[in-house]
This record gives sequence, structure tokens and C-alpha cells, in this order.
Amino acid sequence: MFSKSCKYAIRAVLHIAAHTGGEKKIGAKEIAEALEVPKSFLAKLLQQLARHHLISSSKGAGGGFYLAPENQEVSLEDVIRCIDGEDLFTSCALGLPVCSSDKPCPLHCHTLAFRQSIEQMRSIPALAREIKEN
Amino acid sequence: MFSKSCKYAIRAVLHIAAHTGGEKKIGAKEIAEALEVPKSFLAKLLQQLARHHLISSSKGAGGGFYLAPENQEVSLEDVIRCIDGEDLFTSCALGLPVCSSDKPCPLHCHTLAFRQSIEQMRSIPALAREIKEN
DNA sequence: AGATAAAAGGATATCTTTGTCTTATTTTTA
DNA sequence: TAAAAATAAGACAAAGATATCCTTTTATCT
Ligand code: FES
Ligand code: FES
Repeated sequence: MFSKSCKYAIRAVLHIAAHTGGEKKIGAKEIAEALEVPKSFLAKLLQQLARHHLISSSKGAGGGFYLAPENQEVSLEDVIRCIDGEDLFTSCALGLPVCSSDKPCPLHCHTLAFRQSIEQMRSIPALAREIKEN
Repeated sequence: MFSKSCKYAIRAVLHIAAHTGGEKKIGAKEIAEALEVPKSFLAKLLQQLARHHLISSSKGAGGGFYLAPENQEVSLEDVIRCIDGEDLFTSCALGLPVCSSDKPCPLHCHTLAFRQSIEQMRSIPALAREIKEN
């Protein structure tokens, strides 16, 4: 489904959304401990997300990762595309050269439905709020 | 989504269903050429499927792979489980230790829907017939 | 019986993903 | 200004997935 990298990244972004806000930031170390994932590995993923402006970061003492106002609309799809690429959304699930409703493979309609259900999910901050409420 | 192995295996089984029947069998070499996948690699996958009785094989000249009567109800789910294991059907998409509707991750209901849509698909031979009709 | 064809199985090579470690760079604080 | 804290970046290691090659076993045909 998703690569391990992508799973880590999604969970990390949700964690950032849930535990930062205003001036508050959270360090890579703290996130890694909370999610129980390898710190250095996660750090690279966070850097990649930051380079693509899906999350924000600030260096130095008291720095860390956070969601700036311009990150409030970041979606799960954005994170997936950033880490795993667009394959999940565009490639045929069976590896056929093209994926299209013109000449669909037996899995096409099922993958299409799944794709769309992910694309229609709400923003990361909205998802994080939902989790908190439960 | 699926491993490359699993994609090869699914396509191969569909190909077998479409191109064999009665006494007719098809060799690994022929399948590999038709699907444009590495022959020796595919052969191992077919052996694995045969060991688990999802497909049938016979050795020697004129031998090959085919679907015996007892293979007629083989499903896509069977093939996926045989090659990739049961993770797609039981593990949390985000890698959380347990996947359950009790404490669902934000992706849970979406993955659940996808799982069920795959589980409810028809048998491999039925899918192969559908393809032929189009 | 011998030759041939095909699956079965094992050993090995290559590539990708995942994980670790070390060093630089930037920022805050004393 | 110096020390400390944190991200950024790069080199390297380990594990897993993918791919190739070679030998063995089994069945068929002449
Ligand atoms: S054609 Fe296979 S998933 Fe679209
Ligand atoms: S809990 Fe994450 S997919 Fe079920």
C-alpha cells in the first residue's frame, strides 16, 4: 500500500498537527520517540516534507517542525505524493503500462474508488482534530 | 499497493485462466513472453502458487500450468495472500500495531472499503471471461 | 532406452528500501 | 562571544525485493 517511509511521514505530520500550534514547535527526536520510529530516518522524511513546503521547520535551539498558516491545507494526498510519488494515484495496480478507464484492468474500478476516497479526505489539521475528539 | 511479484502473479494467473482449458496447458516461458516479465522470476511465483494449490502444473514435455477443476474458485484474494501475505487485508495502512474499527486510524474506513471490494471480487476464471468479452 | 521438454529447486547477483552514524549549519541563550 | 540545541546533509551499512543462472527431477516422444 504505502512504503514504510510514507507511513512514518503521514503519522509524523498528523502528530505535528496535533501537538503544535501558535508558536509551539516539536523536534524530530520527540516525534520519533512518540511514534517509535528511527529518529535519523524520520528526520530525512521531515526534511523532504519541509523542502516541498508541506510542513515548516526552524533550526537552532527551540526550533523544530510545525504547521505554518500556509500549511493548514496540506492533505494526505500531498504527503503521499511527496514521499512515494504519484504512482498510487496514476499507475495501474497490476503494473500495466497505462491505467485508464478506456482499457481497464480487473482492478481498475476498485483502485479508482480507493484513490478518490483518499483524494477527498480532509486536510491534515482537520484529521488531527478528529482524532483528538475521539 | 502490491509488490511487483504480486502484480506478475495476478497477471499470470489471469493469463492462464484465459489461455488454457480442458487439456490445454501453457508453459512458464510462453506466459513470461506474453506478459513481458522475467521468465525465471515468474517461474518461481508460479511454483509458489502451485505449491499452495491455487494453480496446477505438470512437468515434462507438453507440460505447463493450468487451472484444474479444483482451481476454478481461486480468487484474487487467494493469489494476493499467497504472494504478498495477509498484510493488505489485516495490517493498518499507517503501520500502527493493530488495525481495528475500535481505534481506527484516519485511513481505516477507506482501507476497509478497499479490502472488502477486493474480497468480493469474483473468481479468477470469471474475471478472465469478463476481459475476453470486452 | 535415449533424447527432449518442461517444471522444481538452489545459488548468486543486483537494486531498492530502510536504517545508522557523522559532520556541517543555523539559531538561541547564557 | 562561546556553548548548546536543533535542523540539514552526506556517507555508509543492513535488509529485502527483484532478477539471473545453473542443476535436478519428471514426463513425453521417437
Ligand atoms: S488499469 Fe489497472 S488500475 Fe487502472
Ligand atoms: S487502523 Fe489503520 S487501517 Fe485500520
